[in-house]
Amino acid sequence: MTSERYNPRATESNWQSRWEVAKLFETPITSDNSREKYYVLEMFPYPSGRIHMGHVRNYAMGDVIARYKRAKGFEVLHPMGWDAFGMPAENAAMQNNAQPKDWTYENIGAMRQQLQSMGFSLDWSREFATCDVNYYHQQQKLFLDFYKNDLIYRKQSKVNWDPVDHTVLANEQVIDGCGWRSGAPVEQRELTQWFFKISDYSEELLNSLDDLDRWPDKVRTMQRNWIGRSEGLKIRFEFSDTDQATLKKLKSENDKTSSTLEVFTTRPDTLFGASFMALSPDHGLTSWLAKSNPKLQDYVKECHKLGTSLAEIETAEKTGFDTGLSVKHPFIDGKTIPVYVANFVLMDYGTGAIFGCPAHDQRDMDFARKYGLEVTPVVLPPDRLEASFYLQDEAYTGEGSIFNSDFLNGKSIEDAKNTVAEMLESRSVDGEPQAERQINYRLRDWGLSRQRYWGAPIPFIHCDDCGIVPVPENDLPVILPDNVSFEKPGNPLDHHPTWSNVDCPTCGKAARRETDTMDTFVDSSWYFARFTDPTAKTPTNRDLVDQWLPVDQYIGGIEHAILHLLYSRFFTRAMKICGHVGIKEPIKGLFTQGMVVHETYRNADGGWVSPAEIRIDDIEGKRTATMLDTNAEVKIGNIEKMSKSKRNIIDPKEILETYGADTARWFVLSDSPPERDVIWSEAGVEGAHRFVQRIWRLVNNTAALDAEKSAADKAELSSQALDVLKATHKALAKTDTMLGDLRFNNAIAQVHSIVNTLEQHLRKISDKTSDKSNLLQCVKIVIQMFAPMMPHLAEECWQKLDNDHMVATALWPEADQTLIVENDITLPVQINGKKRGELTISINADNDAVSEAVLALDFVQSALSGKTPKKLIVVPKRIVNVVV
RNA sequence: GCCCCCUUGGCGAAAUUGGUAUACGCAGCAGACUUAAAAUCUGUAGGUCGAAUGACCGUGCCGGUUCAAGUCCGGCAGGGGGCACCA
Repeated sequence: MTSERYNPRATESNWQSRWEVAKLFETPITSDNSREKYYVLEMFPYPSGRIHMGHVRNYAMGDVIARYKRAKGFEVLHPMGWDAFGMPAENAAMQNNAQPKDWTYENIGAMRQQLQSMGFSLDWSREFATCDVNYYHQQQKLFLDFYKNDLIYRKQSKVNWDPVDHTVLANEQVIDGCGWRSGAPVEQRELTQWFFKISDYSEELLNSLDDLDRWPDKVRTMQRNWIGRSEGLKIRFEFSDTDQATLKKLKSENDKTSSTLEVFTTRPDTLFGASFMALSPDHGLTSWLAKSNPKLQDYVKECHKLGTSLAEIETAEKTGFDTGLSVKHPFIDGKTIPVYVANFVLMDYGTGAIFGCPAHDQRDMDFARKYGLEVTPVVLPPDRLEASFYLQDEAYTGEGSIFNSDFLNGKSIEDAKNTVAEMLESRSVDGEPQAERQINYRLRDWGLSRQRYWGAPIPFIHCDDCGIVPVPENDLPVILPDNVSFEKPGNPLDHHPTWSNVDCPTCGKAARRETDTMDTFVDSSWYFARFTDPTAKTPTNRDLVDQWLPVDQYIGGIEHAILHLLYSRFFTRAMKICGHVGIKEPIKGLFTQGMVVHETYRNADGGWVSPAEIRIDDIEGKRTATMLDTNAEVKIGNIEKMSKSKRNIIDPKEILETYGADTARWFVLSDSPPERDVIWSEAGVEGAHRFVQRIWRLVNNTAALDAEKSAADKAELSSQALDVLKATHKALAKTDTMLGDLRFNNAIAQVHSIVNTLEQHLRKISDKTSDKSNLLQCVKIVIQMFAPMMPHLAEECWQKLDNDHMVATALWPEADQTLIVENDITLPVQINGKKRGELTISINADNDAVSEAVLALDFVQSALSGKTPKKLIVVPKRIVNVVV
């Protein structure tokens, strides 16, 4: 028996370089259809400078899949790159007086080295960074193609302005009214911006979600909600006759818009409950009216002061301003409805105006109570028999039948909606139908302009005479200047002395480059396509991109459920329109992994303390923490996501140095299911490391048996050895399905279990030659079972058992079905649904034979005490239940 | 407010379609080896009652469907996440 310990530091780098020399993980850039393809991709990292535990977990999962699929005979593509543009590089540049480019490429170098030391089977020959000129050159071509195909436009709009980062943010990047990076409250500004027409694809992006059956439901639900489809009716309300006259004077005699007010509603069935109309403060009509009404002007100003932060919206009171105007009720002759301006009506949803039905909308109810407006219930809840007044201050939004509504009375909500729609559609106001059915989406167009330096330049030129002119394709790439100054706030490209000076490509006169750069989410919206041929002279190589896409398995954090994953889906559609890809959905299988979390610690002053500074003692299950240097008591706090601010970070670098990559990989994959958070604990890592050593001992002790290399004849095995062989094949079959289903924790449990069995067998193994060579075969199978998770240890073990090739190139062993199927089966026997015993019987026994055997069992006989059972349920190969 | 998810031993968790609840691991306890410790190995382990064979209870709580429920249905509680003046 050997006591030699496995030393990961010595072996891991050795195997990494042997894999590299053999180019095992490089997928040739050629069209090869001889084997089934499998594209595994993990969300590429931002090059912050060092990897964190989240990366370790993310890339460990991807690597297990890549290695497993290779072993299964697939042609695997598993590339890596860098999401390298963005604010942090500029911030670092400002602090360290360096250039973002230098900082970024230095970080990439450091992180590449760290990833390589984890032993991930990545194809580094395809590596690129989004800040490589070669990459953003192709992205600029895409941009011009999108422009030609009417997928991009410019417009002046109110934008989310981050006052700290001095840039515009997309709606998706505003979290609780604050910038997603800076955390500063976002301001509203009017700017001319570039937009992608993602909203044209609302319906398409929504419907296709149904087909993404290998995506988590959670992500699909989030995207559905984000797109936010709602069906309703656009209704034109006529102003009362006197108001029409007033409005005509105010606007112009021929302006048709002066006679009607358009609103969007999803509840036309409640039209008889309408008691007010409300305009957005930004509505065109509001502006017209404000011109001659100083009080309204003040009110509008007041509304604009209101911020967009969560707290402000929640506490903000619903207020309104009576315009004095009124509209005619479409179904009640002589009834008019007052028109207000209200602070809660948004201009960029629907028509910017609503009708309020207080009885069936809480917000309208609050408004009506405040301004003393009538509240007419029109939906009778199912449990009410009469139309007695049932509302206090709470709106009723449930099911029911319509009442108080003339010809709609007695109809269901759905019928009433249709009836109202049909009637108003066939009526005409000013030569147009009084209503149209309309579908509205919450999804807005994607504003992509960023007033920052470190991003892909938008390839356009502003000419005083020709307007906005695309940079001719031959003049691409528009390269970012290398030396920029961050002394002034704002966009360094604006302050660059020469960069923006350029001649207009159309007229030749002096003109200016667009200094806005692209949102970094543009960069990450198509990188998966570029990996299929990163050297192509066009954005994609159609042969290769069509061969490899869609990504078969994509893995990343849930935080990208909307932003990156929705943008990528849009981008792929846009690329298809321009002929750069043949598919619409880029990601076939998506997996969102959980976070790596850790306990938090605080000292007596409440300051956060890092795990490296303390000692944990566990006395009879009671855990205490003390400072290493002062022995002061430390309070153990909640388990939270590893973060700098809470100081509960474990640096992968230190774990790698102490335990090696395999231990770290094994630990992050074991115990917790991959979609759930994993709690990092010192005890857990040590446990993983102990298991590494156990395997090493098992392999060494097996090698010491000097067994025959060839497989033993099953007939010559002792019964114990045959049982071990069967157990090994059963474990192999289970591990196989579990790895295929990404249930890494369950696969690991199988490996643990079979290693226990083999260890015990080894301790009392017979002297039979056949038994020894049988054990050797079993150990080899086990090595292959854990090889995707712990590839270095697997190679070392594999070599110890004198294999002449690397385990990384070995094909997955097939489980022998004849060893898995048993002759006998043990069925639990229940009496009245409670397990009272077991029955072991031939697996081929039919239901009658099983029934007969069960009724003959002693405990069944005594339970029956001579009577016949009321019922006897035999579920083949599962269970027997005797109902007495 | 709306939508979605989760809740199983001391802890992380397993239980493929409704069919033996708690596999596997962590921590614990007892023991072996050792001068000792570490390392390693063996045993033990849901709760209550019982000397014991065993009995009863048990998957957040209440109820239902079923021969059979962690799993399905209805209601409730707790925790987490997403969206949010979206008409």
